[in-house]
Amino acid sequence: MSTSHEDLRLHPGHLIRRAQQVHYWLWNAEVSGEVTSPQFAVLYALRAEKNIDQKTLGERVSLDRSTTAEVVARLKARGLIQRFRDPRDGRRNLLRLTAAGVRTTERLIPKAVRMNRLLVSALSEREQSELLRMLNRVVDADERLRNESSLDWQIPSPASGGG
Amino acid sequence: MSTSHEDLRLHPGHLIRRAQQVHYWLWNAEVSGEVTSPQFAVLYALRAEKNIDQKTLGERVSLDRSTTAEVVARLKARGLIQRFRDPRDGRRNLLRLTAAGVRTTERLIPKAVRMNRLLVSALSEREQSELLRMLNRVVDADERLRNESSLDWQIPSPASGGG
DNA sequence: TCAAATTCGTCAGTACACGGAATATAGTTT
DNA sequence: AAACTATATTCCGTGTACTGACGAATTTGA
Repeated sequence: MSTSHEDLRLHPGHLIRRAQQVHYWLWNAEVSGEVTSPQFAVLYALRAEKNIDQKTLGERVSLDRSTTAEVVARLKARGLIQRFRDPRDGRRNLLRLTAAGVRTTERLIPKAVRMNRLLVSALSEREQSELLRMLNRVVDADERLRNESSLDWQIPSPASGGG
Repeated sequence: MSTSHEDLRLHPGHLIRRAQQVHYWLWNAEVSGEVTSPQFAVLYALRAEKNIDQKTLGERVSLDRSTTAEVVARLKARGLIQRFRDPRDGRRNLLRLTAAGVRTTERLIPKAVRMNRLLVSALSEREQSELLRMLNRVVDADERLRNESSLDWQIPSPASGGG
């Protein structure tokens, strides 16, 4: 009964990792073996907002700067997006979908929707929205926590010599 | 209001990925910057079951054979686990914790527990157990689905092409 | 008993995912 | 204008995570 792998079922962190694996499998089986889920998120964000830079894109899809650059490079190599220097700010890369990128994105959207439904299909309608609400709560709360602690230096130490 | 990144908040798959990112940050901040979460899962499983092979270990912690081999190699290089050929079956590598491995694991367990509590601390007690229950349901159902579809060839097509 | 199938592990290739350092550009201060 | 600071991106190193191909060892079956 109480073997260690049973025990891991009580660790939210471990369960989240397993849930992501399941998502990975379903994505490949139900949506696309060519475009990955993070790549789709990028395409999807670029479809809604044209000519944004990589930093903004990364914020939209929750990818860090390095990963964003890699994903963008792959999509560019496949001709799904364009990248060019911002004439007003030479540090920025502005991004936009190509015609092929728009077509690919719109072809995948209904499949992604269907896959997401399948992913949580073991739950009732009410449970599905509960899960969504709770995951959003967890993510928002913890991201806020993270941002706060990276601003700790702004708060002056009350007395003793802090950093 | 309905910008694309708002829209992504409705995609369970996307939320799960973000939840894993949060878990990654919290792990590094609250548990350890040396031992990663998958590495800890391996140590934890090996603490409960001694002398298991890599395949079994992978099943316990939900890692495929390649990733298991890599994680094991890193832990071995740091002297936290031992690896040797099974004298009874030359295909297998048997694994066990070293004394240092046991110490490290036991030092990290309470920290991991605390971090997991923190991860879901935005939810009420009741919601936390609901989340755990639902994630387990989703993961179990979808893993079952995956195993079934890899056996599809066994089931003869009833009549019409329903695929 | 010996060939075929199975099983376990490794290796190569691809793709996230992150942090730190280096680089280039922009903006600010003197 | 030169020096300093801030910001965007890139580059590098590390660590998952998966697939497919391969080799070694074992098990199975004729």
